[in-house]
Amino acid sequence: MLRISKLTDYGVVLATHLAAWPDGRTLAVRDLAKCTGIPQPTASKVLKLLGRAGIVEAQRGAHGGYRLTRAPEDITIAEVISAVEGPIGVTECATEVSACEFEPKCDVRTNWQRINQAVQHALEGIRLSDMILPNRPELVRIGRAAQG
Amino acid sequence: MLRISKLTDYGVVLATHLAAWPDGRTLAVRDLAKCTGIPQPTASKVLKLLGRAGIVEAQRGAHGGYRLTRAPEDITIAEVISAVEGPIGVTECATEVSACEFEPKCDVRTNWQRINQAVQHALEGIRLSDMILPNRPELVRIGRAAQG
DNA sequence: TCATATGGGACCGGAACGGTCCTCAATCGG
DNA sequence: CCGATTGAGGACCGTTCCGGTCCCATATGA
Repeated sequence: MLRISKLTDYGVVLATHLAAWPDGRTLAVRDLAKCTGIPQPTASKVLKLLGRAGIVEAQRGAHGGYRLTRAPEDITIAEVISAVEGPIGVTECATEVSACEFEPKCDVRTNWQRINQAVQHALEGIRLSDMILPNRPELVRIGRAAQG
Repeated sequence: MLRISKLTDYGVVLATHLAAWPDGRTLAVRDLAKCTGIPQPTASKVLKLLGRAGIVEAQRGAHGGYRLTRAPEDITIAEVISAVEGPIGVTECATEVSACEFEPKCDVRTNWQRINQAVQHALEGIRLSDMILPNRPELVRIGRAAQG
């Protein structure tokens, strides 16, 4: 199935971690890295991306750190993923000229938008608050079955 | 948003092309390549993958070619994508050991299954028959709006 | 029997991904 | 007011794999 880059994985993990943290308090990159097992410089890079997207905000200086800008219920997974992955879309909507002698209209690629929209909608349906524990066993089981 | 490899794009385009072809008749790789603008050897490689997944079948020898094994209504986009991309899942479900001193349970990664399932479900809802023309303008418009 | 057309690999250059490092800016404590 | 702490921003770089090509074996029809 669709592949996701490690950086994006990190983004979701870090955001979820912040979601399970009391409001107002900030978490330093060092602690976040230690918690998640992500290399500290890499975690820093991902958090910068989340910051630019307006998902997290930073408190600089001594005793600084990161915190979410909104409630976990108001942040969708789609937002987090596109913050790290970039707004490239599921396909680059290649517009190649191709003269087809069998079919008069070969622009199947425009229909990629349909797939794009379906995935986008699915990811917008999952919020950060859905990701923080506890793992619902039944859902996990279904997910594993669908994968194998 | 989620990125998809070019090979996977080719897979959907080729499968869609075959879907818009009369039953029983086979299409040679050369013609498919010319139709879609995909380099012929690459198209061949993708079609081999689709063949292994049981989506298309080949007629070898002179006047051979490819055709779908089933009706376009019975083939989902999820099937086509995983045929090319491999069954890697949206994440590799990394099982890293990470001792967290703040949270007792840091295994946010298990919840990736939820995302995985959502995307899988969305892609299973789109069939090959939905991809063959004509482009419904309203859907295309929504898709573009969601992207930008 | 030969031309045609796919099956199944090996092979390779280039782009990206993942990770590291350095310097500057902002904030807090003393 | 000064220095320690911590994030911002960017440059840099090795490795991976993606996309494309090629070769040979196999199957089929004329």
